[in-house]
Amino acid sequence: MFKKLDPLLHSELRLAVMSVLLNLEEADFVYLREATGATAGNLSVQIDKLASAEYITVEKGFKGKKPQTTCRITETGLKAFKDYVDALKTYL
Amino acid sequence: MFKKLDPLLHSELRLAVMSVLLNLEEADFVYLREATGATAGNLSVQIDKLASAEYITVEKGFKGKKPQTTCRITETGLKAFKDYVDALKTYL
DNA sequence: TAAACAAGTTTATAATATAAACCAAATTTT
DNA sequence: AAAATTTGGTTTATATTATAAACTTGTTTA
Repeated sequence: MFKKLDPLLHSELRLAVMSVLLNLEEADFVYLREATGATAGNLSVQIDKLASAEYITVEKGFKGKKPQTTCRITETGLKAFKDYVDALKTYL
Repeated sequence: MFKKLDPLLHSELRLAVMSVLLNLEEADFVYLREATGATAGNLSVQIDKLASAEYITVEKGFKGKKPQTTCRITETGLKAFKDYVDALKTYL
């Protein structure tokens, strides 16, 4: 009947992050913060969770002298997102 | 950009309950428990929350000698569900 | 009549989300 | 050039949530 919703994606902010990365394939921390309207603290935590599950990769470098964290979606993340959407459809 | 997701609906079990009631306009506790696969305790709590928000009505009666709890979706609930779906679309 | 069952509810616990507080380096202000 | 502010985050504390386990009340069944 109802498919299980991946709890990692069934979260407003993590879903938003994935959604941005789905369309962009690369976005840095500041961009994600502005695009989602999240606080930096919250975003930091949720990025970590997505990275731990390997739904995204996180690359830390510098842009000039400022630190820059770049995120990209992985194949695993893409599949999880698609599965999540499929599961959601059973509810809508 | 991303619309806010109503936290009352952004919950696997509550969404499932609303989904059932959307198609049925009336379902009792046992039916909901079986349709959603939830435990009775969890279902009881989530039904209360939906009822407190007046997304559903709850009517307690008896079927023969057994208690029977009948749930129906309200107009408010219907609107909230539609809004939730609209909001979700901004993420997908 | 005692044990098992049905239909829920209440309570305890674990997990989650989120903001507030913090940190280090760079930049700007005085 | 010191002090204050800003930038780009991270860590920690707290409040909320979800969920299962335990419990209750009444009913069958053995």
